[in-house]
Amino acid sequence: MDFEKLAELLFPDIKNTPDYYENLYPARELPDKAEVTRIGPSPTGFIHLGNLYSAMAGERLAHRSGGVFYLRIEDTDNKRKVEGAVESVISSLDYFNIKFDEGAEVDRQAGKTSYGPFYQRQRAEIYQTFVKDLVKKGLAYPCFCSEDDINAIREVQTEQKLDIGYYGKWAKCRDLTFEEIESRIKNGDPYSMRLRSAGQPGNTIKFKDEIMGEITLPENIMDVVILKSDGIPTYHFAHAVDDHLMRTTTVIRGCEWLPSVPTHVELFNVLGFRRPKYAHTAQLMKIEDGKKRKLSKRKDPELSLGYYRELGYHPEAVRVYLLTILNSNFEEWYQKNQGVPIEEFKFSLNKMGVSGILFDLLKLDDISGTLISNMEREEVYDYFYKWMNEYKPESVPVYFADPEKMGKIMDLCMGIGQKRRRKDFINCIQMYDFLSYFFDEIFAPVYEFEKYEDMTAIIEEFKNTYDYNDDASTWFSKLKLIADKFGYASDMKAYKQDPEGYKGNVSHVAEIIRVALTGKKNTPDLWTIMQILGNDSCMTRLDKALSYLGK
RNA sequence: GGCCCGUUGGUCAAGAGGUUAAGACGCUGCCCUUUCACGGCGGAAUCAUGGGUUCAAUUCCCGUACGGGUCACCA
Repeated sequence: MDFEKLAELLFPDIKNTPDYYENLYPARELPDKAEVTRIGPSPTGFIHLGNLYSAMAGERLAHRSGGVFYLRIEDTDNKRKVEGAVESVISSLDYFNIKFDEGAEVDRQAGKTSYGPFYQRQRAEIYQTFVKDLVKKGLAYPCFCSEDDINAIREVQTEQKLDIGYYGKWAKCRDLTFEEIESRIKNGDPYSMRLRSAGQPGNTIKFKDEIMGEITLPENIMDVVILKSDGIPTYHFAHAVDDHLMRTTTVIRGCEWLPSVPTHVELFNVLGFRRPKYAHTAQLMKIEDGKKRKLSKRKDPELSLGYYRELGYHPEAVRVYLLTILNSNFEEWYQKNQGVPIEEFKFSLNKMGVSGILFDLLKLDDISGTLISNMEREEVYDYFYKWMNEYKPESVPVYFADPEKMGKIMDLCMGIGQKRRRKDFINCIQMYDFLSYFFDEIFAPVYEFEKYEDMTAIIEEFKNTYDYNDDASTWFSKLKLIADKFGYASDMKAYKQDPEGYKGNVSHVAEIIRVALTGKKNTPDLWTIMQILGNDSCMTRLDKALSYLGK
């Protein structure tokens, strides 16, 4: 067979040679140990936490080493394309502060070499150039098998318990004659391009994964499709060509790709490319019915990044959480280096876990609460304000009618000006709910009353003795008086020595008043809350509680 | 089913041939306390399983179980 002739028949319009692209995209001029990494989402939906997990690893690796992190849109699958997905990916990455240096939608600054285009569909000619070259070398061939043909092969293979796939004697199109090919092409028959694999059954390949360690896998023996019938490459081929031409040094991707490494290795070999390092990341899991399972885009809203955005988790909290599951030594570092930008943490791939990680929302909440409690009030205010405008615009006039009031509320809930900060805030939706009792317009308490004796009388007594002008200590003294009057211990120590001797203690009395005023058992300092609410509002609320209890 | 990866408290996990098997979240007890918090000090709770190798194994090897991934002209 004259492969040169075949190559011209197959790709008459391709005039360039691989050398042209090798020169067009020269090796990057970067410091010695600089890593070039990328995130390659396919625009088939929305970017999710797993993507972000890998993206952060790549971003950290690149930027820690003085390298480059870029975004490549892997849009080779036209059928599954989703409108707006690219925008959503970019906006999500931006929201979570994952900065890339090159890639789709990023203007290549003057003087900077561009390794684009970064949309794979726009690189069709590049891939075809390399395929044409493979054809010339007898390493790739056209395949006219239809989906039905492939299915038929699979059926027989399944029945005979053989390896499933297009290989060896099953590769029917492997040895078509030039004449056959020519006539079928003239006939307009669709065809894909396949790799002529040189792999042998029984052989294995060894490689070192940066996360998983040494791995042995069977050598690839499949004549995999490298160019689909629409002339667009499959993931495998695009990966080899792009990561080589874009000079990626480390490929970070989910471990679902591990089994296809042999295919990729053969592709790199056959193309004469040097292989990048591989780092396959663990999967994010969730627990359901007592069983761990992979988080699924479909079933698990917590996988979507939009979920955290809608709930108003501060992006930094999500980053910190991700980093703590990304690198086991991060958490300790983070605690010891309060206030130090997390970018300074020495991230490393070999500290990444290898088995599936169960996503822990509770831990996220803890991280988030701590993070917010350490922020400046203005920052929290602005952050909450922005979120409210986006997700609860109808409530903005209520919450932010009086910025000064909101400022006071925030100071109170964050413990600003106190010896210690509070951790009342976790995310915006929770803040939205948590703060609702501060506003008469929307105050609709679901009273969290416990059963205590004389509640009605205590509230009445409190109402009768309350004076808005009392300072905090006077206010509390009165509370103690009420406690004594109704047989509740005003002195905690006394109460503890003889709990049976009392109906309760001051904290119970305070709780009754607290619930009466706010509906909730957990609120910051009550005296301050009453100062913020104002006398009239407090009185109205006490009456409301009384009538509730009277029922 | 074939191939691959994995399994340390409820969760994230450190760890090494000999340790009282770190730490964090959660749970919980106590202390502090002018209420709620915050904070401090404790506690319960873990090496999947069976065989080897070894003076010694949770750590190394083999099997089993369980979990996960993958076997497309999807990525």
